[in-house]
Amino acid sequence: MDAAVALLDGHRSISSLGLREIAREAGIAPNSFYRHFRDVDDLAVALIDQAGRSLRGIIREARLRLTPERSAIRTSVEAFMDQLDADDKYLHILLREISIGSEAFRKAADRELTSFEDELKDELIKMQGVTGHQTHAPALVAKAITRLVFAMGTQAADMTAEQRPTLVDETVIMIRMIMVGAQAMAVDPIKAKSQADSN
Amino acid sequence: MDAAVALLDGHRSISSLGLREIAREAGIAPNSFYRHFRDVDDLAVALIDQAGRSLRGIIREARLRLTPERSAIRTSVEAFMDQLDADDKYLHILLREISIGSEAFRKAADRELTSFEDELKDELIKMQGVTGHQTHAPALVAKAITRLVFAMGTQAADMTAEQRPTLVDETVIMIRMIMVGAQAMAVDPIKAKSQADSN
DNA sequence: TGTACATCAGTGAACGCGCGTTCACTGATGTAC
DNA sequence: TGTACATCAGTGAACGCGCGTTCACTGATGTAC
Repeated sequence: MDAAVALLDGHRSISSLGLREIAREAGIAPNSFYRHFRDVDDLAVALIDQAGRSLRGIIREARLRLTPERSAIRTSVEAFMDQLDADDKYLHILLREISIGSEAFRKAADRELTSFEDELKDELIKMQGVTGHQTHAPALVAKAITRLVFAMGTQAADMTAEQRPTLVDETVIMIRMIMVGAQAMAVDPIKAKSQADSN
Repeated sequence: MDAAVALLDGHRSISSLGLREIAREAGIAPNSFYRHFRDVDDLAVALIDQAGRSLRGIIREARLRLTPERSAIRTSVEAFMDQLDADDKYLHILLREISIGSEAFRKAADRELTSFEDELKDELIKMQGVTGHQTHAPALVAKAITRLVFAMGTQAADMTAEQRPTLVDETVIMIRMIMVGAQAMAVDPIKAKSQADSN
C-alpha cells in the first residue's frame, strides 16, 4: 500500500497503476503481490478504506485544535489543508478518485463525503441552540461547505506551501458567506430570496 | 476524437486510453492514428480545447435563455446541468480531468475555470450597479459559485435524469446563500464575521 | 522438550497477449503549368 | 483540357517490450500433541 501511495503521489489515478509497477516499487517479485491482494482493484478498495480513516482523522484533529479564542471555521479549514501535507497522501487520493475510477470506488468515496456532511450538519444544528442564530436548511449548508472545501482542497493539492495561506483565507471567507447567507435566509427567507434573484 | 469521447463515456480517464483502443473504436488501423495526432497526449490537448469551447457555449446558452421572469441563477444552473446530457460529453471530461491527468491538461482545465470565474465576477459587478445591492469580494463570490457548481456537476454526472431536478434546486439554494451572505457582509462586514465565527 | 504439520510471505521461470511504433506501400483528391 | 506532381488518410506486416497470471518451490514462523 505504501508503494501504491508513493506511485500515486504525482497526479496518477489508481486505475493507471500496474501490478508489476507496484511490486517493483515495493521491492518484491510481481507474483508476491498476490500474497496480499487478489488484484489491483482489491488494493484500490483497501486504499479508499484508508482514505476514509484519514478523513475521519481530520475531523478528530480539528476538534482537538479547537480553542475559544480561534474561529472554528478557520481551525477546521487549516486542519483539512494541513492533512494534504501529511506523510500519507490518502486525502489526495480521495480528492482525485471521487470523479474517476471504478463504480465501487466512487460509491465508497461518496459515502465518506456524505458522512463528513452529516457530521457537519449535526454540528451546525447543535451550534444553533448555543448561539441563538437560526440557520436555513442546515443539511444544504453542510453539503455546500463540504463540497467547497473539497474543491478548494483539490486546488490546494497543486500549490506550494507559500500559496496555501491565501487559499485558506479565501476558503474561510467563502464559508462565512454561506453561513451568513443561511442565517439571513432563516430570518427572512422571502426577502433574501428575491434579493439574490435580482442578480 | 469522437471515438475517444465514446470511450471516456464511462468513468475512464484520458490517461488510461490506449492508442490501439482508440483506433479500434474509430474503425481505423492502429498506425492510421498517427495521421491525425502525434500521440495520445496530443489527442488529450485537442480534447481539452474542445471542452473549453463547450464550457464557453454554456455561458452563451445561459445568456440566450435569460428572461426577466425567471431567476438568473436557476437559468444558469439549468444550462450547465443540461450540457451534461448533450451529445458531446466534453463537459464530463473537463469535470473529471481537472484533478487527474498531465500537468498540461490540468493547467488548461484550470485556465477554463478561471475564465469562467472572471466572466461571472464581471457579471456580478455589473449587477451591483443595476440593483443597488453591494456584494462583498465579488471575485471570491464568483470563485465560490464556480467551484460549487462544478462540484455539484460532478455529482450530477452520476445521476439519472429523475434525480437531476433535486440537485438543481439544491445548487440554486446554495448559490443564493453565498450571494445573500456576500451582500450582508458588504453592508456590515464586522458584524457578519463575528456572527459566522460564533458557530 | 521434541517432533510433525500448517501457514505464510516470498522466489524464478515461463506463458501468451496486447501494446506503441516503424516500415514501405496505396489510392484518392487537390494544384500548377 | 491534359499532364505531372504533392498531399493526405489510409493499409498490413512486423518489431521488441512489458504486462498479468500461473507454476512448483523455499524457508521462516507458529501451533498441537
